Amino acid sequence: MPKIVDAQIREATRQRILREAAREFARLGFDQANINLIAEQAGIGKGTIYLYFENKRALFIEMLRSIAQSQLASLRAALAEKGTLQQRLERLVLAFARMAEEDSDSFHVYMSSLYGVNRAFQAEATKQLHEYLAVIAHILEESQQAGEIQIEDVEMTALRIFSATESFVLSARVLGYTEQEITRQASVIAHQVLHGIGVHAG
Amino acid sequence: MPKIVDAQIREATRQRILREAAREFARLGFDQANINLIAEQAGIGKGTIYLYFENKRALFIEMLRSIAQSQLASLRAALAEKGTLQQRLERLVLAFARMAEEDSDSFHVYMSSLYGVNRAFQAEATKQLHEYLAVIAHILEESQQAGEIQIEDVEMTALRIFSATESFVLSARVLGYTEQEITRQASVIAHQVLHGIGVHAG
Amino acid sequence: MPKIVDAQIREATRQRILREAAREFARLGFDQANINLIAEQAGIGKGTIYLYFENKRALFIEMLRSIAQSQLASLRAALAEKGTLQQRLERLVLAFARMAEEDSDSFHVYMSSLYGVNRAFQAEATKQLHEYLAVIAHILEESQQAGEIQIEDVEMTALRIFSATESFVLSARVLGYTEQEITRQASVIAHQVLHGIGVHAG
Amino acid sequence: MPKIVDAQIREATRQRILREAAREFARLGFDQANINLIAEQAGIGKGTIYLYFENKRALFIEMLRSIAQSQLASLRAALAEKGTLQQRLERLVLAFARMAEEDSDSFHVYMSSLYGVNRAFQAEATKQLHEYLAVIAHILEESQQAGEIQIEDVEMTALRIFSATESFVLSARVLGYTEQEITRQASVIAHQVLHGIGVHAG
DNA sequence: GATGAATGAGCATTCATTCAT
DNA sequence: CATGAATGAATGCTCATTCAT
Repeated sequence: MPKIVDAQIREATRQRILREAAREFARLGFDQANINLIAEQAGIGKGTIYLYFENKRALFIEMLRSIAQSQLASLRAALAEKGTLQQRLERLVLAFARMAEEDSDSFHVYMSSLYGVNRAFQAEATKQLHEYLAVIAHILEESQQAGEIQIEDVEMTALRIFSATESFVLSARVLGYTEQEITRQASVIAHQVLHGIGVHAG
Repeated sequence: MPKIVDAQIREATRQRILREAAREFARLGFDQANINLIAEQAGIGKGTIYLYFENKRALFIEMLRSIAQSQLASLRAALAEKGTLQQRLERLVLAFARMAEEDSDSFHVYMSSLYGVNRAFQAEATKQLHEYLAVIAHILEESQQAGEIQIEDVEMTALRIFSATESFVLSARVLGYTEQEITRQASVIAHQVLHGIGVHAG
Repeated sequence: MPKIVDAQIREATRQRILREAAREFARLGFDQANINLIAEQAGIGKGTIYLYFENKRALFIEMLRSIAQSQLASLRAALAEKGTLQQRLERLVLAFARMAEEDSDSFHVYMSSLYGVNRAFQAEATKQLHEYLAVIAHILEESQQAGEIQIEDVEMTALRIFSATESFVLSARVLGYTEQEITRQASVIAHQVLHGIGVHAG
Repeated sequence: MPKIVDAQIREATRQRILREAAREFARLGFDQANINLIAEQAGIGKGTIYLYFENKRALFIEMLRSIAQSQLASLRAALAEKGTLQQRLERLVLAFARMAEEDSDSFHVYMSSLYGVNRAFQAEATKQLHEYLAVIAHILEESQQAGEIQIEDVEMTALRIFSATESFVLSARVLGYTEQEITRQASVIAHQVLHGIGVHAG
C-alpha cells in the first residue's frame, strides 16, 4: 500500500510545479510564460502538468492561491506576538519587506495580478487582499478594545494602512530601494499611520 | 505646400492610434491586445500603424509616455494653486481619484505597467513615477520653505505620500469603492500624511 | 486449477472491450475515438486494454473481424432456409435491413471502413465483403443447379446483387428512410435483380 | 486597379488549396490530414490557408461542396444527350466509372463522407446525394412522359438506380476491379434496372 | 504615404502507449 | 495479471510583421 508515499510524492511534484510556475510567471507574465518550460524545469514531462492542473489558467489561479496562503501565514506569524500598535505596524512593514525580498517572485506575481488588467486574475488576487485587510482590521480592533485608539471606519482605515505598508514596499522596490532602505522606514510609517488614525483615543 | 495640414493630419492619426491603443491595452493587456484591431478602430489599415510606431512594444511604450504627459499635466494643474499643505494633499488625492475615474483606461494601463512583470514597461512607467515624486517633492519643499514643516528625507517622504494617495486610490478601486467613497477619504489621508511628516516643524 | 474460469473471464472481458469499441468507433470514428474511454466503459483499467489488443489499430481490426463473423452468421441464417431465388433475395434485403437496424453501430462502422480512406481498414473490410459475395454466389449457384437461372459471370452478378441490396440499405438509411420503408422495397429489389440476371434460363 | 487579376489569382489559389485538400483528405482522412502540409503542397504559407477557409472543418466542407458541383456537372453532361432509357442508364454507369477513375480522390473522399460516421460531413454529402437522385429522377420522368416506362415511386426507384450504379462502381473499385471491367457491366446493369422498373409500361 | 494579403514562428493541449508497482 | 501515472509526439491556429502594389 504505497498510498502515503504516493500522496507525498504527488504533493511534492505539485509544489515543484507551483514553484517553477511562480518563477516563470514572475519572469514573463501569464501570456509569455511557456507551460512546456515550466514542466521541464519542474523535472516532469509536458503532459504531466495537465495531471495536476486543468490548464494554464487553472495553474496560474492555483499558484496565486498557493502564494496567498503562504504570504498570509507569514503575515499572521509576524503579527501574532502582542505589542503596542506602533510595534505591530512596524512589524507589518518589515513582514512585507521580507516577503518581497525573500519570495520576490511570489510577491511580484501576486501584486501584478492584483493591479493587472486580467479580471479573472484580479478577482482571485482581490480575495487575498480582503484577507490581508482582515488581518490588519483584526489588530486595529484589538488596539481599540485595549483603548489604545478610537476608529470610525475600520475597513477604510485598514485599506489606508495597506497602502502605506504593502504598496509602499512595492513602490519602493520598483524604484530600486534595497530591503534595508525600506525597513528603515518602518517606524516612520508606523508613526504616520498611527497619527493618521488619531492615537490616544481616550 | 500642404506640409502643415499633412503634419496636423499625421498628428491627429497618431493621437487616434494612441487613444485606441490605450483602450485595447487597458482592456486586454499587452499580449492579448490585437494590433490589427487597434488599427481598425483607429480607422487605418493594419500596415499603416507601422508607419507611426516601430512595433507593438514601441506603440505600448509611446502610449505610456503619452499617458504620463497627460496625467502629469492634470496633477500639476491640480497642485498649481497655492494653499496649505493639508489642502494640497487633499487635492492630490482628489486628482488621482478623478484621473482614475475619468481616464480609467490610462490610469489602469499605467499602474499595471508600473507593477507588472515586464521590465521594459516597468522601466518606462518608473520614469513617470519619478516625475510624480518630483511634483510631490516640490510641494513639500515649498511647505518647508514656508516653515510649515520640517523634513529630513524628502525623497522617501514623497514616496510615502505617493503610496498613501495614488496607491490608495488604486487599491480602493480594485476593491470596488466608488469615486465618491474614495474622495471622502481625502482629508483623512491628508491628515494622516501630515502628522506622519511631523507638522509644525517649529 | 482456475484455468477454465480464467479463460471464460478473459473471453468475457475481450468481448466487452470489443462491444464498447464498436460503440465508440461507430460514434466518433477511428481517430476521434478514445481508447481510455473504451477501457473505462468496459470496466477495466486503461493499461489492461493492451493486454488484450496490441494497439488501437489492432483493436479496430479485430473489432471489424468480430463484426464480420457476427453479421455473416446472421446472413447465413437468413439464407439457410430453402426457397425460390426471389424469396431468398427478399430475405437478403430483409437481413441487411435488420442488421442495419438492430446492430446499427456494427453495420455503420463496418460500412465506413469498407468505403473509408484508410487502406488497412478497407483491406480488412474487403475480406468480409468477399465472404458476403461468396454467400450470394452460393445461392446463385444453387439456383443455377436447380435450373432456375443461367448466369455467366457469377462473381460480378453477386457484386451487382450486393450493391442492389446492402448498399441500397445503407444509402436509404443515410437518407433517413425507416426500416419499414426499406423492407417494403424487398420484393421490388428481388424482382429487379432477378430480371437483371435473366430468369427462366431454360 | 488590379482587382480583376487579384480576383483571378485569389480564385486560382483557392482552387489549388481545394485540390490539394482533396488529395490529402483522400489519402489520410479528415483527422490524419495535416493542414500545414496541404498549405505547403498548395505552395502557400500555413497561415494563408486561413485567409481562404475559416478552419480545417470549413475547408473540408467546402471541398465537399466543390467536389459536388464538379461531379454533378459531369453527370448532367453525361445525361444531357437524349436517347433511350437503356442508353442513358448505361451512360450513368460510365459516368460514375469515369469520375471514380479520373478524379479518384474526389470520388472517394465524397463517398467516405457519405458513408462515414461524422454527422456534419454526412449531412453535407447527403445534400449532393439528393441532387444525384434528382438527376436520375429527371430522366425517369422524361422516359415516363415518353411512355417508355411506368413508375409508381420515382424517389425509391431513383435510389435503387443509384445503388445499382454509383454504389456498384464504388464496391467494384474497392474490390480492385479496373475501370474497363466496370464499364463492361454498364449494359447489364442498365438492363437489370430497366426490367426492375418494369419496361414497356404499356 | 497607405494598404492588406501573405507569412511562419510559436504554443497549449490531447491521448496512445509504456512500465513500475 | 491489472493498473493508471507519466510521457512527449504531433498539430490547428493566431497574430505581429513585411512588402508589393
